[in-house]
Amino acid sequence: MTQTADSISTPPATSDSIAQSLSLAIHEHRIAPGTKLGEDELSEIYGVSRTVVRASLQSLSHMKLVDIRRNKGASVASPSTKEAHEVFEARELLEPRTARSAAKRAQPADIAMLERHINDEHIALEANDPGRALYLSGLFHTEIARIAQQTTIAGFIETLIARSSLIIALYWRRESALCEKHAHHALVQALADHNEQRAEELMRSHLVDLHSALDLRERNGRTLSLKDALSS
Amino acid sequence: MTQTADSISTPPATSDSIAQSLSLAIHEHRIAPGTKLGEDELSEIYGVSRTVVRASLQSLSHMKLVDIRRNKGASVASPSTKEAHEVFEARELLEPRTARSAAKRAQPADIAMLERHINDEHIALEANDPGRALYLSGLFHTEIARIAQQTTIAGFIETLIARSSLIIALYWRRESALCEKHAHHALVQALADHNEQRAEELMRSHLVDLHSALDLRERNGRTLSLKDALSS
DNA sequence: GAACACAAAATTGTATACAATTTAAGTTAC
DNA sequence: GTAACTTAAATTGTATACAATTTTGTGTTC
Repeated sequence: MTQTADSISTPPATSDSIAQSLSLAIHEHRIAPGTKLGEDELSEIYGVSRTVVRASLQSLSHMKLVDIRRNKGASVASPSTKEAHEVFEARELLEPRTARSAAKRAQPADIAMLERHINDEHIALEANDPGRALYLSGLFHTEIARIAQQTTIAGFIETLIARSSLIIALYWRRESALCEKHAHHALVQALADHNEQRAEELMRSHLVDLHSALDLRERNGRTLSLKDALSS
Repeated sequence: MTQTADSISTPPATSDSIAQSLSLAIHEHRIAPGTKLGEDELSEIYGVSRTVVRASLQSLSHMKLVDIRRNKGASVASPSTKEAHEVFEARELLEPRTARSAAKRAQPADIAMLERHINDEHIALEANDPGRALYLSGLFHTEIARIAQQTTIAGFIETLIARSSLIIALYWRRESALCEKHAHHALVQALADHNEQRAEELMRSHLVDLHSALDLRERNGRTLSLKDALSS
């Protein structure tokens, strides 16, 4: 909500910039899962025709961030519990190995950047902007994949992380505080030490922690506020 | 080439059907890497407007099967040696684990389907249609991912296999015969026996074989016939 | 008041029209 | 003959117009 004006400012929005803007908004939980994304609405917001808006939406649908159903239009995806499990299982398969590669290749500049990300995340949390903090937390994982210099796998991880933010929006348990700070710090230390085994193991346990902090029992998704709206 | 008429037949082509048709043609090596894919040309072939053709091309570009460069249009991707390594490294990370899951879950009907695929591949080879055989060989891998019931990972594998067919078109060494038949048969046997460890190991060594059958030394891609055209 | 039928509005799908950019050809100069 | 410049053709990018579908609202009937 803070930077919406940026999105519609002077330089004419391109298909990619719109997709990125929407992706960020979804990632930061400014748009909830299930929200309808009307083409006219978006083309008005971004100041372009529906043609380019459609291209953006199609792009986002390819990474499963939005659902497009024929003649029904686009809405922010709302992954099922099954999908949620799959996404985290995929992350548990990909990311530990990637963290190992990153530990092998990490340069001082990379470590500095990761520490800056952790710091930014902390600042966002203090500023009471949990959405932004979540986004930065995801960026941390994306950066590690980039450091590993495996562009292809990094691309997969990037989409998995984006989808994770939808899953967290739907299934995160309030009870479990997101005290990932220690985990991320320990990971950076392992990367700085080029301790491959430890980096892989830390990443694995970190992801298992995240996965288990979700409430993925059947029919428990905080869906489109059916009962919430009724009680309010 | 055989079924081109199908693509332009009575039911009006949709964006998805065009993407699938092009994907198949690329996979079967009927269209070479680097080939320009003009929008007017395609819209004429499929009998639709450029609007829907563009959607198809964008979809294919998301899975890195075609390159879209702004104001330059779309052409069939031609992956670099670096990209080729990355794709096979990703497969070596994803597919063995997936084969293990498939061994756990394989039903008799699944085994029968895999055997049918192997048979079809054999038939295609005898009919002197190596492109079709290559496609069916890829389908074999895709099916295993499907049997593993990990839709998300299966999606990744699917795109990796499609990209592999481009890589094979560019970097396959003639010398090494593609005698995968034994490998695939042994894999099916392991799946039928629910022998997870063996399935994982067979898949891994099979992929390593494929990877090493590529000639990925620098500047060795059979690119757009610079010298070929000069000598002819 | 509930259920159905029908009409109007809104939304998406596709084609076409026009603008911007690249590519190719042709021309001139050296 | 080659290089550089100019102009014309072709191709892509974007907006708009129209067709098809869904959604919404209204009125009728029971």
